[in-house]
Amino acid sequence: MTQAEDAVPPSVKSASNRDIARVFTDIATLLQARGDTIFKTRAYSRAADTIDNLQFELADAADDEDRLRAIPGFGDAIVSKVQELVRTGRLEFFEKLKAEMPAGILELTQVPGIGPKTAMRAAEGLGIHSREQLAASIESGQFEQLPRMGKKAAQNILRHLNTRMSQGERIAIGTALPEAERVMAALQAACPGIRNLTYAGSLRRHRETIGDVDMLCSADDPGAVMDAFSSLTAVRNIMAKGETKSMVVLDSGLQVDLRVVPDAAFAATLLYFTGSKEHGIRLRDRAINRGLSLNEYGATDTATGKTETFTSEEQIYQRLGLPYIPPELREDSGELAAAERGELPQLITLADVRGDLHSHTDWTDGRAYIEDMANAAKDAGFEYLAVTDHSKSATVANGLSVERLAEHNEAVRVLDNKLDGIHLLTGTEMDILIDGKMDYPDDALAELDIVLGSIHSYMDQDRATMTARIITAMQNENLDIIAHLTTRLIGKRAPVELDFDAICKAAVETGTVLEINASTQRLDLKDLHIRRAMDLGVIFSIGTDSHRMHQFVDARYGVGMARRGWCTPQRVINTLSHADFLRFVSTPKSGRYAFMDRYEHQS
DNA sequence: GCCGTTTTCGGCCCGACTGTTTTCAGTCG
Repeated sequence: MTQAEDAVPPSVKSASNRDIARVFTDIATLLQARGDTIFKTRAYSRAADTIDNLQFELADAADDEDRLRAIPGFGDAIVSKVQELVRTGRLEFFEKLKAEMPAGILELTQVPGIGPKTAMRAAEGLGIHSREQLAASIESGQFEQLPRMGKKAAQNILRHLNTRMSQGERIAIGTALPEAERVMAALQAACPGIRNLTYAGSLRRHRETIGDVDMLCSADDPGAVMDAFSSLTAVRNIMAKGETKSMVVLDSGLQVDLRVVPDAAFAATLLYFTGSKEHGIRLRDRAINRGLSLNEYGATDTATGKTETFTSEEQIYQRLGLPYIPPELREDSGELAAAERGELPQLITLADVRGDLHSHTDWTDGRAYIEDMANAAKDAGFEYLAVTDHSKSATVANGLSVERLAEHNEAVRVLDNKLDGIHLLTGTEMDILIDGKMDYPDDALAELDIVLGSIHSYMDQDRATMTARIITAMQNENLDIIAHLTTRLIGKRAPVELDFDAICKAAVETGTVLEINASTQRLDLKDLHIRRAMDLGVIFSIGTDSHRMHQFVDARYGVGMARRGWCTPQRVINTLSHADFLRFVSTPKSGRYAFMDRYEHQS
């Protein structure tokens, strides 16, 4: 459990789950193109989905055959292929399959509207092996001659080719969520008869990136909703427009799908389109065992053929003998078993977060005065705010010298006395130096209410060195929180290499807190880290890392990650009241985990 | 290829939309 998400896959010996999942997805595509049975293809594609949601790295379990066999959908063939991939970094079966198929099948199927069958016919019949050849063939009018193809279908594919989504990019949730909210507001205004308008899909599950936005609503006149939706000013392309479902691409490149259903079907449809796909499949399996067929409209009794409808998702789960499972947990990663045992966590909510422990001002690289940031934090609903400007080694960020730090503290204290409705804490986001040492002397750190430590330099250290560096830093009594542990920037910078379990163990031993950084660029720790750290007993803070006044609302993204990591409010220090928080930081580090334990038992 | 308190063989989640077809294949989610 380390990094790897955005890193270029190395040639051998470290196939990440994502690498392995991609190979299986590709195998499924090629088998389907070749005409193999759909059930065989589905076995590979289900295995890929399962791997994507796995809570541990297959590379760490490749020698443990029992553990692999215990994974649903893993039989002889899948297990041995996983082992081969982990051990050698390649898969003979896959290489042979690719070699015997026409080139370009995998690239072509990335284009919306082109599936395995069409890709195969294009490659074999027309010698099309790339995106460029496909575009040229459509423009020449040749492509539409293919069986089951035509002028209109071909032109649609060409439009897809020219949109951002055809590149297979996913959009950060920090971009997708506000955009979805704008679309919903515009649609509601244009079509007042709409009820229950909401987003579903990976956005509702709060994944860190979103492929496209699924929306749904109920209304008496679906046609009017479809018209209003496709006429929104933000719409660039209409990809599909039916009686109850339309798909559009916005000017921003974001694809939005909207479905309209009757009120009676709304809950079932919401459940269905919130996913994840795997969670939905498990629910439908469960329904079948109870003599029900679960679909977008309700549950049909397989014996009588009568369809039962529901007014809420809660009711549907109840009908299946389960408590309500929040969307963030619906990843088929143990939530159904936990629900059955009555052991679902009471997830943290945005309302639980009472303070923000990470912010910057114009003293370093922030863009607003301390006072303005404090008022913005208050407006965002926080009771307290730690002002944590950068330390002296962060020269590009105009880091504070020891002298300026003292002035900074004074300025924060003066404002704290002056302002009503928000408490200010003195602090720093201090660089952890190359060898794990602090960037300020201990006596300067001891003056502060709160000290965050961050890696901002020498990010390419090897795993062992980086791990030791961070653990060394955690051993300092003054360092309260490790901020954005892996330093990744989503889609831009790979995470540092580190031994995450060792870091968590050290955090527990030293009484150090790990930050869940809510900045939309970071989301660091991410969901899988948080889930693992929860299991290892770690306590967290949630920080917005705000540099501008409007960024305090980003706390919701941190809460979303935390919820995906099964995190409870009792494990997050800034759910404490201001008074309790002061007690927390005045407790020696060795007593802080126990402090939160007591808090957990009280509430 | 996987899987089994109905099964070790015979099943495998469900439905909308599109564009092509005279009833449906392909794609998508």
